[in-house]
Amino acid sequence: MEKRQDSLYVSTLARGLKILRAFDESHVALSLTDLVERTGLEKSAVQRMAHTLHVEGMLERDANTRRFRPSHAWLQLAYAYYWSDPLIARALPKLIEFSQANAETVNLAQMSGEHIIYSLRLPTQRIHFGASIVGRRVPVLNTAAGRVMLSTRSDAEIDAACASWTMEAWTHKTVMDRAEIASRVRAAGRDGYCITRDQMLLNEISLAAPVKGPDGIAHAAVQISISAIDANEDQVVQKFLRSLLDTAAGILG
Amino acid sequence: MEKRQDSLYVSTLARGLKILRAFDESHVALSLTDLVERTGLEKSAVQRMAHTLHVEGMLERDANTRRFRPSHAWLQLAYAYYWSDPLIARALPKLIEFSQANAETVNLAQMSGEHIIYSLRLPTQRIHFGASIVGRRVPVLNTAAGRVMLSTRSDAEIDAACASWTMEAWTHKTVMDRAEIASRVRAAGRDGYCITRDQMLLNEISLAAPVKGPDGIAHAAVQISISAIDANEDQVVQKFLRSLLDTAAGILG
DNA sequence: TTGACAGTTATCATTATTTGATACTTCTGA
DNA sequence: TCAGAAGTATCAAATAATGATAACTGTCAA
Repeated sequence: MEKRQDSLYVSTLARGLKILRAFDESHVALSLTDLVERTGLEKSAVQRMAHTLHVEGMLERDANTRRFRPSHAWLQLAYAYYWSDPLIARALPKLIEFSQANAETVNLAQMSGEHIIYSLRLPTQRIHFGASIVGRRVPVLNTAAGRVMLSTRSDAEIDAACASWTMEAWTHKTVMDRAEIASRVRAAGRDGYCITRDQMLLNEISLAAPVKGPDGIAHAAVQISISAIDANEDQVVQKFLRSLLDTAAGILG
Repeated sequence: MEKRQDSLYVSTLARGLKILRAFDESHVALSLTDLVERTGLEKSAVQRMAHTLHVEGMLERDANTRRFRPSHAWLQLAYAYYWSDPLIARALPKLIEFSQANAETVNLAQMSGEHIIYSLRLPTQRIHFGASIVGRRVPVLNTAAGRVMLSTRSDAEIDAACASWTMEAWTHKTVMDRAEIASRVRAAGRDGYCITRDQMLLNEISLAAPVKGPDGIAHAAVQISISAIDANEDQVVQKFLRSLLDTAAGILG
């Protein structure tokens, strides 16, 4: 991060982006000193960058606490993203259809490096807030959607991913054993879907189907979350798999 | 924009942001020369800024066309925004409730200067894409949600807004007469809700209820879109107003 | 009420970094 | 095959960013 011998790299801009990225679910309003801590930048640099972002409408400032907060402009960027990704426009009507037909929370997840990112979410019941809003990133290896996407790649890629990609334990039942995960991924490849339980939330069953491109590789997946209180895994598969596969297949990656 | 005698203003950062903001619904993938055109920056500056944004993961680059596109990071920013705005967490469960109970598309809109911005959307039928995704900004004066929010302000503010705020005609029926709009806003203040028809889309009825803060001012509104094919305005009010007002009142701005 | 401290805001000389012009390369289509 | 457009690389000049520090402001405890 420090030394780049890249004559086109503008470090001032990168510093400004660091300020934006300092905000996340557990850092929702940051003071100047907070920003210094989180970004590692000089106090003066933070002062200047935050000031500029404020003037440019990218940061809101609380008049009392003097803390900075993300502005509505951050949502506008999401709007631009949605238009730019053609998959979104193809997927949305299908997800709406599924959601109306099944009255269950349905999401679109996309590959993003070693993570998946939820790009569309249609919640139908009050669930955990973080599970209802777009933009969340979680490791591929720990999610049904991630595994089913990974399963469409070559064996070599699957092995490499399972061996080295990042993982995160959300519950005490989150599977962190890489061999175990690899076997689940391969199973997903054979079955054409993936189901998990208790991985991100306790008593949550997650079922995912791949959105495959013409080459057979999935860069996206349709995924549903069902409470394990209401049904077991077999029942979820019975009840929703057909419809979910149809939805995913109808999208065309 | 050009000359700022603001010693804390970092113009390099502002130039980088200009690149990000060059993308919107009708500019989803931009080449270097496109960016030069849209931003008014020097070719070299654009080259450097875009390169830096690419390295920093803020822009994707198509290997064939060499065009830049927004990256998934833009959705991550939206994620951070959602956590930072406490209204979102309060509104979401109420909107879900409404959506499930009424099977109609429901949105949360917030004031953002002279515009409203849709910050939560729960579509229930295939409608126009732009009407289904968050982050869209439209003039306060041309929308039911905007008008009902404005109507909670003082008379002086309402008059000033109706006299000078920006407007945009979406259909040939969009009301552009400022006096007419002012009278609708005042009516909304008396009624406690606002309804419009054919303003953003033909055959679209929009009904909005204010999310008032303790001071009686609304910075947000709950809004539904109903097809005018299925019902007229009176019927929409009859059928949904009570429930919509309850939903909005339950949020607490 | 005062005083100390943490956090924020303002100033300024220094020079590292960005800048913009231009030359070079690659791609595209006639 | 060639011409023109678009993208990439280089470099000297000086602007614009830097970081140290000082001044200010508000908060809390004695």
